[in-house]
Amino acid sequence: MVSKKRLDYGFNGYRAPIIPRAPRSIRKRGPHKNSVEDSKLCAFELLAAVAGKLLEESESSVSSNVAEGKVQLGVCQDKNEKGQPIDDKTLNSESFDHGSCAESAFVPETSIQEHNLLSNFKGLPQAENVPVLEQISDSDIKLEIFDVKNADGNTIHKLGGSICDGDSSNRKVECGSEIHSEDDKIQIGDLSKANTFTVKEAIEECVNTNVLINSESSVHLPLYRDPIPSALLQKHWNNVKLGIRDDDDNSFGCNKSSTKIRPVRPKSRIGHRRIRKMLTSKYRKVAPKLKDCELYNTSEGVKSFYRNRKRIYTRERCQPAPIKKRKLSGHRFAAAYQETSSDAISNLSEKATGAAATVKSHQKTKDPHVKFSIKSFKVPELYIEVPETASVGSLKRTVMEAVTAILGGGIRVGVVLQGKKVRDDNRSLQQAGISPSSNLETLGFTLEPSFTNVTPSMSTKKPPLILPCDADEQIPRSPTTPMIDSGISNASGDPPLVTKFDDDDVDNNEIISSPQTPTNELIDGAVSDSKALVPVPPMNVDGLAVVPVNSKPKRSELSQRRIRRPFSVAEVEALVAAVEKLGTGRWRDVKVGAFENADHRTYVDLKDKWKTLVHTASIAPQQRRGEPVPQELLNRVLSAHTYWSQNQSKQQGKHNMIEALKIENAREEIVGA
DNA sequence: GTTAGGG
DNA sequence: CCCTAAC
Repeated sequence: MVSKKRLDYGFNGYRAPIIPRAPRSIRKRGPHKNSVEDSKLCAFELLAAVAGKLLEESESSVSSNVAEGKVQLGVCQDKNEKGQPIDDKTLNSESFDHGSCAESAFVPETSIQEHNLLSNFKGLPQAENVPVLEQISDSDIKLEIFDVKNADGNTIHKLGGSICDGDSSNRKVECGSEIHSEDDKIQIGDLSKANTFTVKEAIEECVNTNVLINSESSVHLPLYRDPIPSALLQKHWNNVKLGIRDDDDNSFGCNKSSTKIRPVRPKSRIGHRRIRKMLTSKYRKVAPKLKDCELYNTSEGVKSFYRNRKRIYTRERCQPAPIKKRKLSGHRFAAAYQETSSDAISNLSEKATGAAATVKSHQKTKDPHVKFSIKSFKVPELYIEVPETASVGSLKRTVMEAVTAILGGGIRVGVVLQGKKVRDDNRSLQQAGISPSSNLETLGFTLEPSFTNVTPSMSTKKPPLILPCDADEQIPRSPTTPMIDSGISNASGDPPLVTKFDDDDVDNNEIISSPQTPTNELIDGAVSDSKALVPVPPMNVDGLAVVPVNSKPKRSELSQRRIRRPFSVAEVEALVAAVEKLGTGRWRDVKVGAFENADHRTYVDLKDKWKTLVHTASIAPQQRRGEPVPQELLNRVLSAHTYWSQNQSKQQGKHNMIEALKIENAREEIVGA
């Protein structure tokens, strides 16, 4: 029942394409066998015990299924239980719909066996198992059966399991065993075999990773089961191989992870480079103790690491995101980046939604009311990672960010009955099967994002974005508006938004600033960045973040990448004008002279923009992207560029020039107003 | 702190 | 837009 690959990757957001993989027999097993440890043994014991129990119970069913060849390896079958195709809408809503999708995703016998597991787990009688159970009582225990096809094309049932210790060491043990079908009998692989086989495959396939053995009645459902239409997936050409590479310690199996959470992630050269780069640069100052190897082991979210320097993610992630291959070309870089962060947001939101509650039925009489006692909602696990050197306050803020991010987007409650999502809000409880007489032990509630979904037809791989993971740069974006560098921006600067300035600001700005900037600022901040539905003055923009923390425009101590703010035509014009006057190589002066009030434009930005402008001007119009810059401006860019590259005399009475610029700007502004 | 240039 | 080196 490799039913479906879980294709979200938490922060990193990229859904991996489905990649044909070599037959299992060809692939390497990975080094996990080297790192057998106590906990792992426990896991094996447990696994073996459970498996044995399981097989007792389900032998017939499994074998029959094997015989019938029912099960097949594959991605999500996109069918519900009745075998109906799921239409787009349904499909889409499944993204956030854990229960029913799970139902649909799994071949029935899996569920049966899971149930067997669940029901039998507590009943494991062997004394030897007791300590094991105790030992892992606080752990997440995951067991699953899934079918894979071996090299011969035969379906093999495999049992995989994992134990995730909740303790600080974050040790994770995963192992697995095969269930062979021989002569109508099922055998479970022996432990030694289990030793070499890991659940890697299981995890790779993302099979029902989160079916937990739960002695309580609470429903704990996988948080994310998103059937990604393959067509959509195809778009992600840039895949890194799904799953885990076998050539290093980063493999999945039973190796001990470092003290850091280690969502496994394929590595890439880019990632390494990034990491190394960070080590040699700023990040090193923050966490000087980090070593390369540790980072490698933690090689999750290279990108998010890189970008956020802190990570918040839920445990439910099954798979690491393939690292977005960003360097398509110099230009695409930014765009790709954007996509990534967008996805990151959405993924967090999706992942942060699961929650379960226990429900009790208080039923004695024939009272037609069903009484629920929701003891608690289970908050999805959030993993947060901050540098060792981060302050406690910073940690708190980070946690706050995470929590607020979940709540900030609004949440809604979902109802899950017997593992299946009750979707129809109009049905009566009775119709839905929720009645005092029914077994309310199987009823649960989930917390989900309040937003529903985007239509898949939008050809966007970006689900709605709402829940940001990092305050500053992500929250402001509109949930339904994927951020693009389009030119929603400002070219003309129509509305009199300036009036929203405080009087003081107006006074100051109007006189010394360049004509365009103030207006552009407003529009830019308000519209193109979708920071607010209602345009607001730029100085407030940064404070509009849903998450209250880190409201300052300055990046937090964990330093995030600044939000991308494409230059408007007006800005370009101002820049060109300034450079024409001041020449290149005096970016400070350009800044002061023409962008003094554009706080988000540093002289480095201006310099960079000029660089790109020169490049843009020298390429064919067809190759340009983003908001088109008028050719006239580009011509000026080129001429100015050539002029100033020849005239090295960059010392033309600069102060006078700056003043002249300012005055000129002020005049234009007045005239324009 | 600026500038220049690679990424 | 980030990062560094060089100044």
